[in-house]
Amino acid sequence: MFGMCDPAERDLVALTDDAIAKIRLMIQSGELPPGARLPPEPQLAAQMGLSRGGMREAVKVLESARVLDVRRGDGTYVTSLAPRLLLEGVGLAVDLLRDDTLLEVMEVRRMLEPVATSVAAVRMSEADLDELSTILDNMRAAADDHEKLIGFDTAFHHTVVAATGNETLTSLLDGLSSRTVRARVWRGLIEGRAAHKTIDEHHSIYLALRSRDPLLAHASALLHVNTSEAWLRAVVAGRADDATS
Amino acid sequence: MFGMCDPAERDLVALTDDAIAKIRLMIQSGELPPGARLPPEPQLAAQMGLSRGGMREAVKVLESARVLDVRRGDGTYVTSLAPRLLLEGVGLAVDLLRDDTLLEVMEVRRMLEPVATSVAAVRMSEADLDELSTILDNMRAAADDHEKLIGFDTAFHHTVVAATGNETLTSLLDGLSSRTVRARVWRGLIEGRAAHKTIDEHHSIYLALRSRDPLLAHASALLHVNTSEAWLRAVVAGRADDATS
DNA sequence: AGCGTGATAAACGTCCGATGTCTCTATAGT
DNA sequence: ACTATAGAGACATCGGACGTTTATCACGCT
Repeated sequence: MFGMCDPAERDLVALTDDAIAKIRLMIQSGELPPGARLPPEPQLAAQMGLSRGGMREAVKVLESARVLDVRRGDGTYVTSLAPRLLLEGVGLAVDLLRDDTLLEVMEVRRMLEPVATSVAAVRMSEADLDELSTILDNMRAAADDHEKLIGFDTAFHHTVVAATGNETLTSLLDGLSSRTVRARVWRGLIEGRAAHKTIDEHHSIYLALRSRDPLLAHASALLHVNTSEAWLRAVVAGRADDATS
Repeated sequence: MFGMCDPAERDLVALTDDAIAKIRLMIQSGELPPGARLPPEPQLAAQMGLSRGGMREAVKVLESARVLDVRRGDGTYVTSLAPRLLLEGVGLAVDLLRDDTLLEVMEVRRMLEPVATSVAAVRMSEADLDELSTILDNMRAAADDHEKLIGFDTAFHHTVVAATGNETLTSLLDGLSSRTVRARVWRGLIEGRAAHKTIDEHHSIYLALRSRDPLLAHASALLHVNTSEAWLRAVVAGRADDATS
């Protein structure tokens, strides 16, 4: 397209962004493997031809992306680059989406979570199933506590998805089901007196998993996500109506 | 859990991270809607009790996350917060994953892309189908050009997923199918003389979509992702064997 | 009146130097 | 051998300064 990578390039790319890209490339190329230690900030800055302040901005960006781990008084290191870390930002992104796009997020969950649950039905261990049972008991006991319900709901789905053994999948779904989304769904559920029904849905999922039945797990998970989506839709629509209050 | 948000909190949270959180909260609460302009850096810094340098780091982080848009000589604004922007980082994250975790990414694609394709079969417009046909022709014509094939492959899948009308889903799958992943898959495909077979798989997907057959679309997409996964697995395994060279 | 031009001010980009504070480590003492 | 302490190294934060870019508006020309 444009004249790419001209050594005498214009100001098209800021120095800081350039430094970010260079560090990312060093990591991708294997020059900086996970756990590696980076040179001190002043030296790194000189190496890339910018001031320490600019380099600090670059490092801070990569630290917030969980690519670098800055230890005060010690040095800066490359993280493990585990998907759990690198995909952490998905949750933060979802938290900033507007109400109407949250419905899109819920549709993605409706597409992904049933499949994940059916896979979990095959891979789940007995210990995982027992943990689910415990969470389910806690859920029933806390049927009146808004906050606790959200916590147990989060734990339930996390346990199911984590049982697939796919950390990338787990991190993604955790992010898509961020606290913001769950809070809004449960607000609708409780105001609509539908908490009991939802707990029953969790029980159905549990029974399907305990039966090691992928198709049944798929179906019950789909039904459950669909319920959540419906309540989220109600909350979003209701908020528009109540905008005058 | 812990004593949360103690006003006289320790140094547990850096000033810069605190500023990032505050700005994020102002956006979440609606105090700073999309398109809003932020106060100048010095004023914002004073308001949150830190130096301009620290505030610049905070702003830079949010800019890299596509939450803020910094215009030199003008000011700093909140972006549209569209999922396409906020989920852009997924691709960057995937680019840094190691080979073995790339297989996890591919498993997520195997779970998600067939469902997305089946939905697209119902929602896709005639114009979208025509565009797919064109891409397919280009693909056949470029059967020997590594780079072009990757480009058309990307365009094909993007067009299919975008036809669902779900921008969040599209951004997510675009990120999961980052250039790095595609490049490795196609490296295996071409070295294994399997480019032709893969192009045929795209044709099958196209036919299923043209027939508006969700089940067939699901099946053909699953078959296709499975092929990609197999070749990625071969490349990863091969790299391990060739490690001595 | 309309429009282009140039001056002005505001805001971000970058740099420099200095100081505080934390962590690691090596040394010295018990 | 173990512990305590002092030193060096590294990040955290600050303050100020200057350059560059952009938006804005007054001015003058058509």
